[in-house]
Amino acid sequence: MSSPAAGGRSSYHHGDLRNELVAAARHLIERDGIDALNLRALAQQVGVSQTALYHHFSDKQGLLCAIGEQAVREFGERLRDALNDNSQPLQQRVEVFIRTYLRYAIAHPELYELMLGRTTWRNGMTDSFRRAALDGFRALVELLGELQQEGLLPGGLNPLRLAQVLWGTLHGLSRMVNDGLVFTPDDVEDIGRYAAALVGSVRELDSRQSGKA
Amino acid sequence: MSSPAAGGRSSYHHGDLRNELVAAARHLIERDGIDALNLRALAQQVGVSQTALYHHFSDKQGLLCAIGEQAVREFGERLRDALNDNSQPLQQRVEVFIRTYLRYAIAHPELYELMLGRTTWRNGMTDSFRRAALDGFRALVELLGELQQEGLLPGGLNPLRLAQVLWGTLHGLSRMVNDGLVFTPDDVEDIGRYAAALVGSVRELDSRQSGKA
DNA sequence: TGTTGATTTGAACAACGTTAAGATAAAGCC
DNA sequence: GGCTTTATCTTAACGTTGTTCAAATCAACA
Repeated sequence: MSSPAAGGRSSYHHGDLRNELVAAARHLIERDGIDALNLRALAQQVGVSQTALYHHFSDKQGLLCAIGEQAVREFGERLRDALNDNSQPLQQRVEVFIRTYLRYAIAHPELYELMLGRTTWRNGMTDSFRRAALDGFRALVELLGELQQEGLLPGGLNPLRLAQVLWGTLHGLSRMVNDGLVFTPDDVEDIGRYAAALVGSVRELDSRQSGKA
Repeated sequence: MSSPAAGGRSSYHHGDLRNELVAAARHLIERDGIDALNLRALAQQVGVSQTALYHHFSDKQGLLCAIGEQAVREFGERLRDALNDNSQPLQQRVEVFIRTYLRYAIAHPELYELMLGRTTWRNGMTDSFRRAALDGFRALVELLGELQQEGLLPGGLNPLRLAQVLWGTLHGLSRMVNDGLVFTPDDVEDIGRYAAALVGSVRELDSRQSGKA
């Protein structure tokens, strides 16, 4: 039980333990949920002692944050890819963005909690994590700005504020589904279309709203 | 240390232990957070042994659900009160609803998690809890229906779908603030106004959207 | 008054994250 | 090449915390 186990390694030192821990933990979490993650079981699966982890992460929270940061980078990439899909006309980019966001978030409920949930954001949040998480949002603001410049959105509204409202909507819907709150994924698909249509049907706003970040 | 302690009682039987446990736990949670709730400390504060709890709740989760259900009822009341505030004209009821929702949710971050978060909804959710949580939402759907009948909203849109989008937005914004995600409460106040203005500026939608619950 | 059932208690278990001290090996230095 | 330093990994064990079990206490009721 002490020799190199399932993880498979020959030397005393592992070589790439940190990455392998992240990968294995991520896999377990996607399968069984965050709460079910057991550091002892994780270590055993990787073929290492229970305490080896602490040489690569401050604690369990540190591991969870590493997974969340990795996941949110992939999520951001996915969103940017959707926005840069030049096969779509500008008008429909919002709907594509919405659909991409919702599908990805709902397809990875546990990861989404680590990406944008209290598990990570209330504890041990780092600057690099925070920056990575905002990248996807930035792309949305830019898209809305483009739409406005092309005359596809009223000039009177504040792209930043609109993006914040829209992000809030997507985040809320994703969480509701992922937390088993009300809607089914099919409902959300439909609600997402509705939200996209709403954005497209907004009249001029004489907005003297402020515009803080 | 074994005589009737801080909780204060004279007889062996407590009389109203269940309610007192809920009240004390709720107080502790609002002060220190859900994760900091310690059943031993709770029992000691109430002046009862660690295991007395298990005759009133199945487990810790059961206690958390009881708190969440109690809180969500109060939240629903508050929302309905806001909607029935006849001093406001119908047009502005949406904005009042939004403001009420956001302020309450953000003023009680830990309770909000118990009301509408994964802590409770992913485990041990009961029918009565679920029903109570939907009452506030129902009121919103009714408001939007009224607005539509009065001609203050386009006839083409689906009140249920619009309510779902709006609820999603409020939920998402609340969570983002409560989880320390991005916005400050002041930001959200402003974003809420913007969302209300958006709802009011929606053009006609020829919606052949479906309409499941 | 004796019995039943609900409520509370004390003792203890088991799971889990975490710490402390020592073993192993790789890298840097002379 | 030998010595030291540093990073990595292991074994043993601690402490917290939710939870279970059997026994004690008390109210209600026949």
